[in-house]
Amino acid sequence: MKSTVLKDLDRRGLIFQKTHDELDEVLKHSQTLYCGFDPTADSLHAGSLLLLVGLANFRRHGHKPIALIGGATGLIGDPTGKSDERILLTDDILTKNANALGIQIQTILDRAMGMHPDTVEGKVEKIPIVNNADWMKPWSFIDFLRDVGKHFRVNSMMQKDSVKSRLSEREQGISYTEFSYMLIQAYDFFHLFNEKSCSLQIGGSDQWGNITAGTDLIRKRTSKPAFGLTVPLLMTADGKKMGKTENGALWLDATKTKPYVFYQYWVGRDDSQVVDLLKKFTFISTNEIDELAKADNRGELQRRLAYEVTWLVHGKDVADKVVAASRMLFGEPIQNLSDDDLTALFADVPSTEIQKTDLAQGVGLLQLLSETGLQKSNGAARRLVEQGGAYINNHRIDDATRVVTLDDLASETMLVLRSGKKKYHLIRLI
RNA sequence: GGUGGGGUUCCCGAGCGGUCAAAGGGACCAGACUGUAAAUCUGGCACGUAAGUUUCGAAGGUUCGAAUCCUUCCCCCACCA
Repeated sequence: MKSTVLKDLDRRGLIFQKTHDELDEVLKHSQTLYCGFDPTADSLHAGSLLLLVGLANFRRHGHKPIALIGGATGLIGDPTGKSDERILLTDDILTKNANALGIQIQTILDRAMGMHPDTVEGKVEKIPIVNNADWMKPWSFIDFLRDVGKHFRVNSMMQKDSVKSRLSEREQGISYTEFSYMLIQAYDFFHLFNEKSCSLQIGGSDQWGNITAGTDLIRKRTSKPAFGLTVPLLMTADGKKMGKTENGALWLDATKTKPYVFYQYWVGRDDSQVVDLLKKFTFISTNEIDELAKADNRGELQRRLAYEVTWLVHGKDVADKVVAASRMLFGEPIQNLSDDDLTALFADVPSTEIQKTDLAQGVGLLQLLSETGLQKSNGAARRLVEQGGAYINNHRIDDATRVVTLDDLASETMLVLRSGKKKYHLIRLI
């Protein structure tokens, strides 16, 4: 008989591997668990989203998640999956990043509790955000070696994939600093085990080595069991890391990746993966998803997925607006609208400001396309226009010499540029 | 340390004195078809409206002319020690 969390996670395909089967038994009672996030940037990106969803699922089943920000480990750099030694970040930046991540994680996890209440079993608790710098920094090197280092065999550390791959590349190698990373992560788990009775760590499948280092340490020093569980690392249908776009990572922060763009990323997922993604990233019950999948929904699943995920990350209001904007954008020409309409519709579409006087004189369409970043050069913009992929206010423009003027405004001060089927850009007069 | 093979445009990979802005594939961008899908087909893909300008690890050199030849340097890979 499985605990409800594991049963649910399993159905959603969120379990990659787990340390012991007894975990199931243990999870029948409310447990404290944690997941670590490295403050390498001031926002998480879609790659980490699955971990947040993982934590949220536990919480929705009545368990108590802790989010750990790796203020200390961030100073070191995790060698996992990295072929090069990392560049060390400064203390200042890490602190700033850690604060930003804390807020972001808190917000998203709280929001998750409010979604699909029918599948929530647990009570809402504020989740603690901890920073391992708080307990790691006071250690002296000698003490750490005596109390923690003593419990690790270098022999077994070298067996870990993250280390092994770096050792076999004799040019790069691995620094002593990065080699020590797993000790710190292991100690984190031990610390939380003692201080917060945290018995489970979850992480991406690439974190397996680091997680088991923690469970081993706990077993050696306390003779008590601790558990680890990893979620799968997702790939897109064409074999890329999930959440990566041509323009880099898909950030969860609205200023780094516009919600509209974020939403569109999910709408664009391949048919072969939507059902899977719905199960993994949303809190809709798996039965309901199976029902949805049976109907011949022509893209409806993608829109549902995109809406749910945008809701989780940016909130319901933003998600609703983005949906409205998308409907508008994939439909009629844009005209006879007011600034307010457009602003509401396009709040989360990328935009560029332009001087009123410039537009009064007229600005070349090609120039506008390249300046807004819709195209990377004038030449590329020209080709786009010649191929019929350029639009002003949803009207196709096939004249490369076209000059954009005040007459092109769709509302008092705005006009909408479009490249291809789906890339929109708002031009605002100032 | 020794010997051999390499470094080509986002990636893989041809080219081996002019016809090379550089074959082919992938990725990517448009168009058609569709469901804001997939598959397929078509066009594009250094910069430039063009003339032309800057590219083939780096710097020099030989030549009317170099990605292609020479020199030095940097870096990779294979085998040997």
